[in-house]
Amino acid sequence: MADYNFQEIEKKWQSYWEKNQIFNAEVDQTKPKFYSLDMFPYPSGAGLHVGHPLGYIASDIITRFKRLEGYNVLHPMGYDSFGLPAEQYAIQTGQHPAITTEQNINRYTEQLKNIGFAFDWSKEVRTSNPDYYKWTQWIFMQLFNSYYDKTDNKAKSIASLGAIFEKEGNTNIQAVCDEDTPVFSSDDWNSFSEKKQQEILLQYRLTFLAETTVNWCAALGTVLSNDEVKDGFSERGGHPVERKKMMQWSMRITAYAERLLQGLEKVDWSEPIKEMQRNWIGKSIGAEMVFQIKGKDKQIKVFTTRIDTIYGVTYLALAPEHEYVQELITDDQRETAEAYVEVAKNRSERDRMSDVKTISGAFTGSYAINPFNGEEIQIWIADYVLAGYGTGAVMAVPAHDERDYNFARHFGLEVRQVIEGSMENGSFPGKGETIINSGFITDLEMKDAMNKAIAFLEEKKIGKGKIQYRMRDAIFTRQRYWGEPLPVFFKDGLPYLMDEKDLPLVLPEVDKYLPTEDGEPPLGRAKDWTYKTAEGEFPLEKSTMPGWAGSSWYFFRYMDPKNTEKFVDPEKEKYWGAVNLYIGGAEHATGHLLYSRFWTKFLFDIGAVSIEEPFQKMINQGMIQGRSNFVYRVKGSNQFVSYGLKDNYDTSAMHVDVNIVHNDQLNLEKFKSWRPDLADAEFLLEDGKYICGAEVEKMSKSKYNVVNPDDIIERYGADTLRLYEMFLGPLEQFKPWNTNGIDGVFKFLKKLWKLYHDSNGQFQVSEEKPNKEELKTLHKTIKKTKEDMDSYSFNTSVASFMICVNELTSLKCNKREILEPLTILVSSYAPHIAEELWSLLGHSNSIINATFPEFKEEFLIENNHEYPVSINGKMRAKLTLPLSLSREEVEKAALEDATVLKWTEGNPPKKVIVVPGKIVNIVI
RNA sequence: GCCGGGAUGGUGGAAUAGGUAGACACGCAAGACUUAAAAUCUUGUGAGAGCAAUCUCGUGCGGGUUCGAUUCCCGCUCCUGGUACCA
Repeated sequence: MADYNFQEIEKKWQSYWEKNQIFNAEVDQTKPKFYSLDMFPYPSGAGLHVGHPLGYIASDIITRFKRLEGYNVLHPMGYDSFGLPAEQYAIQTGQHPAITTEQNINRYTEQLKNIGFAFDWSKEVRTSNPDYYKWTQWIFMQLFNSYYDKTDNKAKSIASLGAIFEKEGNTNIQAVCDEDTPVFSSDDWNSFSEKKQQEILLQYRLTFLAETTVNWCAALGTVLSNDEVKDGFSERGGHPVERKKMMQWSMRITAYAERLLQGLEKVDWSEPIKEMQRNWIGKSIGAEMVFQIKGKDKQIKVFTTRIDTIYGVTYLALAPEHEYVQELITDDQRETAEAYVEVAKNRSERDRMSDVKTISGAFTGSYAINPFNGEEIQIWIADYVLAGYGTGAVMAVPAHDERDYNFARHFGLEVRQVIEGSMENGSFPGKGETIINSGFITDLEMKDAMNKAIAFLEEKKIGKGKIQYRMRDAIFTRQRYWGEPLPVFFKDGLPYLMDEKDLPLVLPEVDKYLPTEDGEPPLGRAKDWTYKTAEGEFPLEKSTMPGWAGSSWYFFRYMDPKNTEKFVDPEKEKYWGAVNLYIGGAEHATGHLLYSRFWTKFLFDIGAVSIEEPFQKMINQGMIQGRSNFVYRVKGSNQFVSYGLKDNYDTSAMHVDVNIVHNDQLNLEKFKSWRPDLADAEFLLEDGKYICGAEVEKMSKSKYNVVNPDDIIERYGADTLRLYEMFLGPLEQFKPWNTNGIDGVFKFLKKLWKLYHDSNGQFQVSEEKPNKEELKTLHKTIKKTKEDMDSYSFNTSVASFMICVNELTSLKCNKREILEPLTILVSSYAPHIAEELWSLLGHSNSIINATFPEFKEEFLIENNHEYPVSINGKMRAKLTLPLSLSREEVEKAALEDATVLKWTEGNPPKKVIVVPGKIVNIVI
């Protein structure tokens, strides 16, 4: 083979890897393990674009490197294959989503294989596969059968909870449950009907049915997420959306709030991602207390983080959705208050929150009593109070809370200062100053005042200290077809689990993928969607699981994907354990990454897995943006002006397919055949070229800036694509895709190839011993490669390979002792060419089984150093001196240098700084 | 508003226990090879002045610390990601 024939080489080695199962990873107790994971993709119809593989390439490099270091590496890939686009397509075409999904997966797999990833394809999982979702359903069942014990801080079986209720009721048990769970004794419990008992247990289960407010779109027959709703109308179609209460399954993730927060300390993730999770969980420490309503036997419960300002409360504010709102409105306020509630309720939460400046509210006409001073205060309705957080009611302290202040000023309510300080700039939080005008907590500081106030609450039995989390329980059902069915049937209106042996509950066939005429989910169309037991036939749950169900545990299934007995074999799980390196986008910070941690902690609690945190180290790769190219058409003609000349004409810019542009130069022939209307296009060129304009935008079909990796591979090969994506810049950084520099890495591979070949293209390496210079070049590169690998700095590694090859080329070095280690260094990045060279070097085994070369400091030791000599901090001269010289000797040599003498003009310098082995700075 | 990340040549980027700013690559220019093109190779390339040696300026802006600042500190501007009336 004469030239670097990447097409032949890449096909050859890809089939070699597949045939010999080079990347299959099985448990091997004699080797240390490394689990390298990519966030698995949703197989969309558009196929992979050049941005997708960025993270995969990085993890692949690490995978191959760890193999060279002797690790047993698990590096799997699979598909998150339930999802809306396939369902949407099914609704439009009537084609079963499983068929589209299968086609898309095949396309993805083919594209991924073309890039030469070291994936163990035998471990592939697909979340929409019944063999897989059987276990998603199984995990759901375990959650249903568990409650959260706050004393031991872990999930326990619901059966053991029933036993406790039988013995002592629920008065002593510390367990996470619904707010409105009744208190009962053992006698009560034992006298309850089976139905009643089940109802109560449901209030404790980690997955449970509850009424939830959702965005319901009647026209589309489905529930929409917050970002699918715009100003009360559906984003798609513009149909009206109403806030509606619906029975939905939820996951009691809030039970794990504290552990999810604490666990962040143990993982090596970027600080921003951890911070996002912390904010999402939103822990606040405060107190909960009740205010008596004047003239009624009812109380309003509030949560506050500033109980120390209790004497500054001048009104209470309720969310428009608060359950007491209707009965608190007095007749003289009825008209305005009810109108207000009506308007406020129908604004979506998102609308209400994005419109912070408008202050609105209405007085109910009722009063509450502050238990600390017996004062009567007005009860208002205000939409700045959210129904979903805390108790849906706040005690307003205008003097020390900005929102309360704005509200009070707007409606002319009293502002009463209870903390020392100036009110000149409106409200102030005053966390360090002394409390004033506050009865028995006057003169105290915040902390002491809080403790005393809480003691008062507890003594009077009207409140207590409380920790509140912003995070809410996660809704777990979707009124969709293409998702996992829930293994639940209904008897007497209550949910029961199917028998485990009847799993998986397979998705039924339906005639259409739309909701039924009477608004039931698509599964309502299925025939015989019932569960048969000895007692009879019962209807099955018609909703399906959300997208995050399958992705919350897939990293365990990869370890043992074909197991039919268990979701993962405990021995395998113990061996592979937590993911050592997880690479994926930061957009999953509060979704997938939180849910996966939650399920892992739960599975840990029930003894199903050995780890509590699934992802030890995580890197979030930056998105690759599109770089669009433009041509400039002279208005009203078919004439196109090159970028530099466009200002001389009246032109309009037009997107042009980036695939017919190279280095911003338009390929005129391809342009003419791009679209029929351009066949007779004329061009005004500069220097004989048509130069296009460019702009960074999102990569999308409509902007003609999508680059398919297949095209790059066809033209330059997978190794070039891999190197180039890494060479583009730091992994975490957002950057536009731009093929302008791709020739550089392609040339590098050709130069590398040439090192091993003579001028006739014949493979030829020398057995001669390398000299000092050659060894230095090699070991410098070994050192840099290893360091870069440890800091995930892939772009600089590629640069160091280039330097190495450039140096060896000038040294005309083709010695085996240099080239062999070099091949190994490069093999993680450009595996195909490395395998080929490795086999040409006479090895019969895959290069991935080689050993990473050992770095030897001795080859880098220098005798001399080229000292930069600065005058007043500016480099003016260079001086090569032996490193053995003392500080004084260096100074003397520097002062005698001709250039330095010119600057000092013979005068003694004010100061001379010598850092041996580094620099000399002379101050004059 | 709050919390992150960032700003370096024509372009992607490199360099921070403070120590030669611009590695590597693209692009561009000149040259070699060729009938020619492609490919390949050589040289140059931050800006300005100068025939040149060389000098001045230069890492978003304004200050500061230091013998020395892209790097540390203070105050801004712009871009970007997340999040949001959280009581």
